[in-house]
Amino acid sequence: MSTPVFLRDCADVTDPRAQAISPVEIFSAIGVGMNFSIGEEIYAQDEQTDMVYQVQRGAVRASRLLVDGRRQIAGFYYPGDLFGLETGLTHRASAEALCDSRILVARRSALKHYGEAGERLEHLIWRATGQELGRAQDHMMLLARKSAYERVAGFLSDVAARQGEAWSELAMSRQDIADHLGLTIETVSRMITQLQADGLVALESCRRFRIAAPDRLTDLVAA
Amino acid sequence: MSTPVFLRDCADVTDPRAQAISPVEIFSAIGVGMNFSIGEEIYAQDEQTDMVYQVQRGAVRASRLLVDGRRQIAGFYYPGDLFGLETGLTHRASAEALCDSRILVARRSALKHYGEAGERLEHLIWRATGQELGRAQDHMMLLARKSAYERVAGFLSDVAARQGEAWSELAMSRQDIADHLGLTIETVSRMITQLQADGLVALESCRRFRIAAPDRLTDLVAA
DNA sequence: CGACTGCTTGAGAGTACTCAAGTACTGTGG
DNA sequence: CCACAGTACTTGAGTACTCTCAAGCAGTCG
Repeated sequence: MSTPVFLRDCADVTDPRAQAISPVEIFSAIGVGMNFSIGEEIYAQDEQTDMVYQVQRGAVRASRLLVDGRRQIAGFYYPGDLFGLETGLTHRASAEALCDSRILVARRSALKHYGEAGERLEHLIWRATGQELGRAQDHMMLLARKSAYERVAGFLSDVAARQGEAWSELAMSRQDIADHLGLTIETVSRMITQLQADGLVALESCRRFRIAAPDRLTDLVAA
Repeated sequence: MSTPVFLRDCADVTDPRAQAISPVEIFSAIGVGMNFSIGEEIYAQDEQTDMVYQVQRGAVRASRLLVDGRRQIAGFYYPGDLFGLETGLTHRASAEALCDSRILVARRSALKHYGEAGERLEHLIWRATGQELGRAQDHMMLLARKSAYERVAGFLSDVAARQGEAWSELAMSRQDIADHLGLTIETVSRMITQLQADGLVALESCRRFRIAAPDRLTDLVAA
């Protein structure tokens, strides 16, 4: 199950100096803030780019389209997360705001002009990229080998873990969830209903839920 | 949303200097060569690590296991490829030799002691990591949204493109292919049979094939 | 209040899986 | 050189899970 990059986990364990500095601080010293309203595109698929982004407020989805309209959402990003890390010549995905959001943008090639802070941010970007790759591998496992029930359970478990509170909000639609998990919107809906029936999660509204049986859910996800 | 002027003109993402230097040369100056025989493990899943690897000769698979035995192969690596790039605290996957192979190994944290060559290798590693992330996103799309037929077609197309010759060899078993594509071994076999029947590929033996209709195959894969 | 969008539920269809048998390749020993 | 065993691959039949198509329900906004 891929979880977006947690910046605070990015500190270099082998480099105590890096641990002392908040990546959020570094980025806000160098990046430029931009506002995006719900649904607005932050960058386009196949766009040539040299930028790196951080969510300051709101939420973002990175999605990829096939010519026939099939869509895959590579990940969701929340405050503190870096995104736009996949670098070929062009972005492999586009990124859109899930709700009104504020995004910090920095130019990679300009980082070297910012002295030590720029160097440290560059380091954090690389580290975050390595972790994102690890998460991408987890997500491949989910897509390749897990049942619809396990995928949805894993997804809700991740969202809840991210938010860390009793009740969690889903920033994305059922269609977004489906496109992230490689399912249809109907199957996502059915699995959520099933998870409720099985007493693993409880929904207050269709966008707000809590984990009702953490142990059983963890077992299911770890499987 | 208007883009600030200084962000708008993207610098050239590809640094021509970096491209001019062969990663193979740099790595062989710094890395230590090790031989692995067929099936032998190069590193283990969940192993804490500071190493980076390059295939010098042979082929490697990176795989990930769930506790119940379900397996996912994250990727296959050939001469010149870097692997072991996914970095959390531990490797998310294990790596095994697909055939007798020679692997170069270098310690990441030691690169800084190798002066300019070490610095360049570090740069190449980061570049490769970004590209690997892009490839991982492509593979997620394949796993989430493509049919068995398209997956196998895409896989054979990739292998052929890598080898660049009329006839291509499959270094891996059907089981490996199945675990890479999120299918069963029987389905992989059936799809290959189907691709032959449709005149898209031709097999000489079960491990050796050529693309018989490149245009139609490309259309199918791009879909 | 009605229209709209997003979510849920139901019935039937299709794709890929499971289980099982059969075939081809590889290496070893007679 | 051939027979045999072992492994890898292919093919077949039936099943199951997820998808498709369709309808119904719920929350939101003018």
